[in-house]
Order: sequence, then C-alpha cells, then structure tokens
Amino acid sequence: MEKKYVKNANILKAIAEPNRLLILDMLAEGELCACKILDRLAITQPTLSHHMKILCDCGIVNYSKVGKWMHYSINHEKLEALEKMLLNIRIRQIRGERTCQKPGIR
Amino acid sequence: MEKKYVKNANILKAIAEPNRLLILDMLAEGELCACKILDRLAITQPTLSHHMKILCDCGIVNYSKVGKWMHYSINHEKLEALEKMLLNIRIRQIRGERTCQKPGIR
DNA sequence: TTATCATATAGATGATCATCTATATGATGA
DNA sequence: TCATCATATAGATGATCATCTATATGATAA
Repeated sequence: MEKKYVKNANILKAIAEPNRLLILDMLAEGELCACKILDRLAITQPTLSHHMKILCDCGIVNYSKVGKWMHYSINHEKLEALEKMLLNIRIRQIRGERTCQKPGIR
Repeated sequence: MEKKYVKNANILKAIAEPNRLLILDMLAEGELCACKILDRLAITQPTLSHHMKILCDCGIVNYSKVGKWMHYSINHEKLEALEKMLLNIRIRQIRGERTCQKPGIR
C-alpha cells in the first residue's frame, strides 16, 4: 500500500463526518471562533473540541489562539489538493479493455 | 443537521480508506473485474467483496455482472458532484469579520 | 488575587469498522 | 449432472470512533 493512499484516506476520513462537514461549510464563509461554531451544532463543547482537533490535525483547517478564543479557518491549499486528487481519478481514463476474462468470454 | 451533510459524509466515508482509494485509482484507468483488483491488494476475497459493496452502495462505483465476473467502473457524475461540493466550500468566502469576541477584543 | 470564561484533556461507553475463516450461491464447462 | 470457479454472506474479533460527564488548564476581568 503506497503512502499517498493512507495519507489521502486520512484527510478524507477527517471530513467524512456530518458535523465536521457542517463546520467546514460554516468556515467556508470565513474565519470563525469555536463558540460560534458550537452555537450551531447539537453537541457538547468537549465533542466540538474533539472534532476541531481532527480537522486541524489533518491540516484542512488552520487555527490560531487569540486571548482565550480559538479561531479557525479553511486551509485552501489543502482543500484544493484534495479536489485535484479526486479530479485526477475522474479525468484519467485510458481506452483499451482491461476487464478480466478468459479469451472468448464477453 | 441537514440531510446533505449526512449524505455527503457517507460518500466521503466510503472513499476514506486506503484500499478503497487504491481501488478507485485502478478504476480511473477504466473498467475492471474483481479478480484483477484482488491481484493488487493485500486482502482476502471476502474483504474485497466488502469494500466493493461499500463503494457501490454509495454510488461512486458502478457494477455489472458478466457471467460469473463482476465488472466495476467509476461513476463519473457522482465523483464530479463530490468535487463540486469541495469546490463550493473552497471558493465561497465572504469578506466581513465573523470571529466571535466581545466588543473591543482583538 | 480570585472568580469567571473559553477551551482542552481524561476516561468511559456503545456503535461502527476492517479483517479474517468458513461456508453458501450461482454460473460455466466437462 | 457434477466439479470447478468467481463472488457473496455469516459470524467472530480487535480496533477505531463519536459522544458524554467530570475535571483541568489557561487567559481575562473585577
């Protein structure tokens, strides 16, 4: 298993959760502080902290501490790289039959 | 929680696994039969069957049975929709400060 | 300095997941 | 029809996950 698959799977896994997708959608409008995000989610504060850690750890979300507030924003480069990875899967496509059957089948 | 977040998270979750990303990468070149995919993965046949079910169930991979062989291919529309979802998060961005602090802070 | 506020950490719990072995299904070829 | 081959299903197992309550940390304000 090549490393890139593990790494990309890790980023995808980070955003593959409904609450975290909603968080990204909120951050799409611009930087936000944790408490603003918490207001819109039906989860407790420790659970939000857990989700933010996952998003930040994989690099898709940037963070900075301002006083006692945590500010979060989207890492656009990381997100674009993810899009490009998917695009690369979609636009490839070489002609030539590659299905596996004994000669004569099909 | 809006339904779209749950649905999109489900598709992302389906592709957020190293073996399944590798499978998509193989399918990017064109249709393949299960045994060709199995050749390249370090998993057993039942585990591959499990992964293919997850990929097909979420709609990102198409399947058809030809004799005793299963043929798989990428669903390009579904993949494009996923890219667009990510693009939509990335390109939005409205100016105006939205971080949460008491007046005067910052 | 002390109370308060925003966030993080610890630890527990129930759910979901990837994987395996064993076996079933269902199609082909002899 | 019967043996063989490709794939699916059943059931078990250990790992990871989302969530909670309780508590700690660390910054500001009185």
